[in-house]
Amino acid sequence: MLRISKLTDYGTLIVTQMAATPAQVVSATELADALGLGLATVSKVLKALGRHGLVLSHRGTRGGYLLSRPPEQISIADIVDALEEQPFGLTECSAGSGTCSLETGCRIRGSWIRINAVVREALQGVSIAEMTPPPDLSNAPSPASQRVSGPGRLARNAG
Amino acid sequence: MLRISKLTDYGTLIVTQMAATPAQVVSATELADALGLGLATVSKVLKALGRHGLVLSHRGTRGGYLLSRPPEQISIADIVDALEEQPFGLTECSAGSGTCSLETGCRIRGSWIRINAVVREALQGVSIAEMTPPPDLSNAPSPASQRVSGPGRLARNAG
DNA sequence: GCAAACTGTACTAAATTGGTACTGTATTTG
DNA sequence: CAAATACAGTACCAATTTAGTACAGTTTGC
Ligand code: FES
Ligand code: FES
Repeated sequence: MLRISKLTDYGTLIVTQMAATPAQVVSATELADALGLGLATVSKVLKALGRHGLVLSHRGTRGGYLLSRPPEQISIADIVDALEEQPFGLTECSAGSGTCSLETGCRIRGSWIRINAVVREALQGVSIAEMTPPPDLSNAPSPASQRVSGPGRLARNAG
Repeated sequence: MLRISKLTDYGTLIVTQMAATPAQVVSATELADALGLGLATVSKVLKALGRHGLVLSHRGTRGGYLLSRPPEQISIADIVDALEEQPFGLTECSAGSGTCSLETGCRIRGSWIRINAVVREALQGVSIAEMTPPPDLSNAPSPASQRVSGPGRLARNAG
């Protein structure tokens, strides 16, 4: 359907939320609460992000997660890579080798690989820092607007 | 998974195949045979392409389909639009309105809409004519290489 | 009238995704 | 050291989406 998965979407939401207070440890519970998502779901996403080095985790009583890099250096493509296990590519054939018996002769495969590259660049060109304006006003509750009732992607939960 | 659906993929394959002999009526059976796909599947794709005006159909004994435009004027985006019923957009929130309760206040939505536009341009910038070299050698069986055993995307069928 | 070929719908099975539960481990705190 | 907190990892089930096919109908050409 040419969509990123919801988990990936949550990833962008979570990282964006974390970018509001960079270099600060936030627990999965806090993030889940702030975004209106289930704790288990948020944990799943954070774990994947951690495996790919986008966030650092800290266990224990006052543990939590924090971004491993400044938001300017985290792109949408990074998050996609972390949360979609399969290799990047709009078609099965162009995502890797071995799937298609006609790889050597097929010419549309080359075209798809080119298309993939352009799409990927688009995702790489957008950083998390660009997703929301920088929090100049440290007092203004900039992410609070997201705390009202949770994102609509969760309409099911919100019932 | 950030993939187009297989049906859409078949669409590109079918239209590319038809572009090899433009302005010529080809039956769904012939296309299915040439590409190693099931007839019902090919019919389903062609019907959708017809509904969106990409191919013209002709019923009856010697009927079939033909491209409604020269291959240069058919883009990958056209095929995606025809075969993915849902509106274009990488995330649910950015594909349309009404899905999310935070639309008005949400700032990452704007970013996603921008990303969508770039991705869409990438798909619009590639025409079917670019997918394979133009058939200068009318004798050379350029599409024949695809007739060997069917695309690997169908490994299940071929197995 | 018969056969070829498209039209349209409906259904079933498979694959993927989404969400959650449960058990384990590390760290802080007192 | 014990208790509480929070991450780690796995495994599982439900919901959704996709893929493929079947079937009954209609149009056209011979
Ligand atoms: S690489 Fe699979 S059909 Fe071209
Ligand atoms: S528009 Fe849905 S979370 Fe932003």
